[in-house]
Amino acid sequence: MKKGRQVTMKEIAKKLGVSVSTVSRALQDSPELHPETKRKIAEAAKEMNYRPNLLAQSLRISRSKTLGVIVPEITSHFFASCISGIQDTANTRGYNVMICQSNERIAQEKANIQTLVSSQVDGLLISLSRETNTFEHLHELYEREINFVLFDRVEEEIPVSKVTFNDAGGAYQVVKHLLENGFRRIAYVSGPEDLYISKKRKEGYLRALQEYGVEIADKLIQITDLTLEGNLQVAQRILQLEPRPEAVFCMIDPVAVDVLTEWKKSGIRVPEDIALAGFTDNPTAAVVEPPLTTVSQPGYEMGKLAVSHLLDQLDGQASEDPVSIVLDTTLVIRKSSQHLPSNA
Amino acid sequence: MKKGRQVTMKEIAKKLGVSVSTVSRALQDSPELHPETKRKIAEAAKEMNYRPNLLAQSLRISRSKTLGVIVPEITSHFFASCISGIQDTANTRGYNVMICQSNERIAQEKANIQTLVSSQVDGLLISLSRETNTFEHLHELYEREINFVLFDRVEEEIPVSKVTFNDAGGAYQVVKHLLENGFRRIAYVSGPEDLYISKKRKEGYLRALQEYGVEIADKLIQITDLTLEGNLQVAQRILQLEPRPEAVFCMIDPVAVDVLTEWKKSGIRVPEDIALAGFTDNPTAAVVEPPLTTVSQPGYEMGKLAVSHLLDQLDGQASEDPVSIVLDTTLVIRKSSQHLPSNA
DNA sequence: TTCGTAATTGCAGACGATTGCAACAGATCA
DNA sequence: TGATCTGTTGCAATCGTCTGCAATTACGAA
Repeated sequence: MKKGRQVTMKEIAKKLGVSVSTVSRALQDSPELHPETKRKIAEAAKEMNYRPNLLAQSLRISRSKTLGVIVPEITSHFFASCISGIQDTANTRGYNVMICQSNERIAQEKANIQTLVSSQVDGLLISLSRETNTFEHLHELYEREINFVLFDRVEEEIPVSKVTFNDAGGAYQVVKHLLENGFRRIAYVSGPEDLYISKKRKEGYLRALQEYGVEIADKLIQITDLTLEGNLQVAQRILQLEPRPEAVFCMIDPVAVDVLTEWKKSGIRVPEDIALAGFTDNPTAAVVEPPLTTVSQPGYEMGKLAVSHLLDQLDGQASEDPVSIVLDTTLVIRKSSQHLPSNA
Repeated sequence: MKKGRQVTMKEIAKKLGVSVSTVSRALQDSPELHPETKRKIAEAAKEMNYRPNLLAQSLRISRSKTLGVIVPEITSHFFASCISGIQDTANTRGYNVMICQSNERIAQEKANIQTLVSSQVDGLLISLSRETNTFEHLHELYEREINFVLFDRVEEEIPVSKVTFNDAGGAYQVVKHLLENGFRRIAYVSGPEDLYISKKRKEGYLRALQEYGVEIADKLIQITDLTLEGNLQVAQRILQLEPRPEAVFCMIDPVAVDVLTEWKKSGIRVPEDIALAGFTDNPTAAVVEPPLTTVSQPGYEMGKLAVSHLLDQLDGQASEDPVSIVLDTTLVIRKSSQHLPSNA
């Protein structure tokens, strides 16, 4: 293994026959140093390729200028966008970012928190795993007075700032769009019921139906475990409902894409036989055939906002009181919902 | 701003009236301590919620147990997969990971390297940006004896270990597949010509044509700047070629998807009018209509391998001599290439 | 010549954890 | 009784950087 030893101030000091403190002050361009001394030190530092040791600096000032991020999955395009927004904003404000993924498991989520806390991050940005249904680990963070912000997958009981999308509103938008197109028997394909977004999007679905005076049928709410098999089963179950739904709203795009694929195999045409809509506006939504009507939620913006708020808190620019930032979604109408039902 | 001060060994020591060194030894379960003392300290540490300060540990042993990763873009599914593989493997081997994105810009890439080096990472995993055509920053890393491994987007002149796909081989596979289906006028849509993958995939393309005794025509090699506009222009340019190509191989899937979309608008049918193939096997490739024939390159595996090799080097388990690891790709045949040309 | 003052620079301690060595107590043996 | 040993604990230095305070020098003024 290579040594890779870094040049330190001590070495510069020795080479120039001055003290370490003088070197430190010179590199900070302190006004109380003799200009000539500063010049020589700056020159030597450059020549020797000196780079400050952030570890030592952080230890000294007890601030690492590093943030921790925990997301369920990096490979999800939505979370990747969030991370990208977090990164860009954090970097421009002088912070580094350590990213972890929980792989949708609460045990991993807890382990990630431990690691990041030990690494002395100045704050955390967390999006909860699917498995997370107990919250002691978050309460512990709160009690230890470690700054953190929840985003997208949040738990409302925790008294910290949260950044979410108007999930209920987005679902309402898309279901209303289906209703306006004349569809009445509209099914909702939900993820596991204890998921935050399952609940919120169901709220919007129900509200739209009620507003249009459409009776709510339990059979029209189908639950998938979000695995490929689960999604395909739901696709088949929907086809077997009597009478068959005229339109289906899936909680997230990947479910809609799986359902669409399965229906195609069975010879069902979208939107002619059944209309379909999703949520998230993944890149796939635009390129499937037919293109999928969905609700766009800008992950990059969410990341930016979440990290900005966290940094404002750290800098004391934001109040300590938790706030809830709710981002609006945009309905994206594509072909998959664009067909008048036969009874229209 | 909240304090968030962590409990230190000093505080445990004060509470129990022992010295800091005793606390340190107790928490390491040192055999030379009195069992009762150890018990009391362990108890207090647990009660006070003590967590070791990784910064201090790292400073002392001059090893941060942290790796740096630089990718062009996190939101690309392929790189997200690589990161995921890197993360999982690094974590199981006791390392943390700091991720940066260069956003395809060399200036950002250099800045990322500086930050990560200052952060005292034990090693780096780098995939070069599109803009990167000079390599002083990498040579500097090498001369400073900082361990790093290049993956996917590499520069062959740098004497460090590299992990790549058999890009030429993959391109050869897919072009050979087109040739076997009877296509002869096969176009290649390349990215900027100085890109590593542009060159390598062209190699495979040319080799397959030569092997089948097909004349190579310059007009059949089209260059896109990989922007949406560039891709659409190439799509149109191909349609205007006389005679029109029978099949098109695009350097990466996103280009193929853009081309496909543009052709659909012009009423061109794939594969009936022109066959199409891509490279990467992005999630979109499977869901476009028609599904896209492509070459699958497992990013997760690449990440795993790259980080394993780097850690082996760090641990002294691998030789210091650079190695070149080449991963095989898999041809994924889908509908977009499945049509016999009219002259077959 | 002596003093005061300003301009430079160095010393030492701190951040938190670790570790070689010294110190101390009690026990054992001669 | 004194020497030696063993078991247990503390001291002090270290990693690299920063900073309050002290020290040193030079210079001009009285």
